[in-house]
Amino acid sequence: MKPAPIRKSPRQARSQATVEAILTAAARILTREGFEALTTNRVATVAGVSVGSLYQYFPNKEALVRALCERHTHGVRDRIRQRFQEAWARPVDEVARTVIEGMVEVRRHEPRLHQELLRLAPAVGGLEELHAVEQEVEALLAGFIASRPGEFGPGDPERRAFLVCHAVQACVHGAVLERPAWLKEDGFLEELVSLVTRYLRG
Amino acid sequence: MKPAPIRKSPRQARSQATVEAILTAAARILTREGFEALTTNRVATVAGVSVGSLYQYFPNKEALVRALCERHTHGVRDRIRQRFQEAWARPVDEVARTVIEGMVEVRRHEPRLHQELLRLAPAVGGLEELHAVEQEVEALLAGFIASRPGEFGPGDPERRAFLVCHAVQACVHGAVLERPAWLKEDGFLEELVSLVTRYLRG
DNA sequence: CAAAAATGCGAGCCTTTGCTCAGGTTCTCA
DNA sequence: TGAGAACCTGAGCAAAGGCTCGCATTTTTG
Repeated sequence: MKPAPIRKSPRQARSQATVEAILTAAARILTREGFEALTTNRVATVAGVSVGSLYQYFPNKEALVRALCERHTHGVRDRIRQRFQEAWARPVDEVARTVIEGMVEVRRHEPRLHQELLRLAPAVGGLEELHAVEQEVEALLAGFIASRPGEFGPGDPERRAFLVCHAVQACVHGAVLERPAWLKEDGFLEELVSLVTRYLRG
Repeated sequence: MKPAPIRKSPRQARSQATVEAILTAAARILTREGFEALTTNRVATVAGVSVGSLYQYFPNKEALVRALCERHTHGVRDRIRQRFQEAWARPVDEVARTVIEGMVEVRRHEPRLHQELLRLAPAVGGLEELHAVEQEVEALLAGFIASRPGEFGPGDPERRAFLVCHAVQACVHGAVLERPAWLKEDGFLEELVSLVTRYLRG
């Protein structure tokens, strides 16, 4: 059970390669042509496979897109988790810097794919997965805030984590799309870090 | 030239009502059923009009959606503009509170329509309009920051305005969709205000 | 009150697209 | 090695949806 083919599990190496090719082709189409171009026939063609093969592993288009969503979402989650762990015990500004760097990295990697998947998610039941990841990150940050009661000001840690997560994510997202040049200078990152630390420290 | 019908301008009151009905029906479908349900035939039916009439004022579906985008975007812009003006000379935290209240108001008004239009915009050339509004708001805020050099810390006003705008917008957006209960208590708004003021004052 | 202009109608054409199915090829395993 | 399982193929079906076109109705104009 690799990507989430409800219909049939690929057993031989050959078929696993097929599934892989299909998913890759779908991703390529999304990033190169946008989601209006994502037809099952086109995916099959780009993957170098026939439509029939596609429908052997994905019961319908929705399942294919959902699989793509999950794969991408999980990748993001794992990277953020890791960044958090590696900085957990350090000073606040370093934690902020590390995690924000992780988010920039995540966003800069295939921004168009990310964008198009966000548009597709609601039509495909991919929002729950995404919200779950967001909430995991928020919970992580809330735990971090709660674990340093002296250092941070008062206020519900959950709510504060919510604000910080959404703020940072939006700023990074916006910068990737609208001000890519800013991401190359360090000043932007530092400005975001100070936004977070000033708020948390009060 | 009321909503942007490239094809023909409605001259009689009757036809203006038709255009109005079409736009309203489209909005209703978007908020009630989502954008996959937005077919031109359905819009016409819901509007109590025939498809032919629809195509008399909108050259194609894209134009219809674009008109809807513009109408909505301009509404948002006007409200934010107004909020800004009415608070311009007051203390920072009051300005922040006023403008943020405006954004909450804007988002709470037809959140689903807003959401679906955001998904449609890229496919319809509606992003430029939207970015233009965002940039106007950013410029407004940048001007505000630049006009009080002593009160705020250093740093490029444009960049700081960018961060504040995106942060606030995302937090409000997220709250509307994921934590609607928080919007009813005052604490959330105050928390957002302090996020902004702490950052700006340094 | 015509004639002309503006508006409205909706059956149906035509393209697109998700998906099936009947039949072939490759692989596994006893 | 041969039989059965796994895998692949792609022409084409059926549904959906954007849009047209010939004609009817209403409003304006002279």
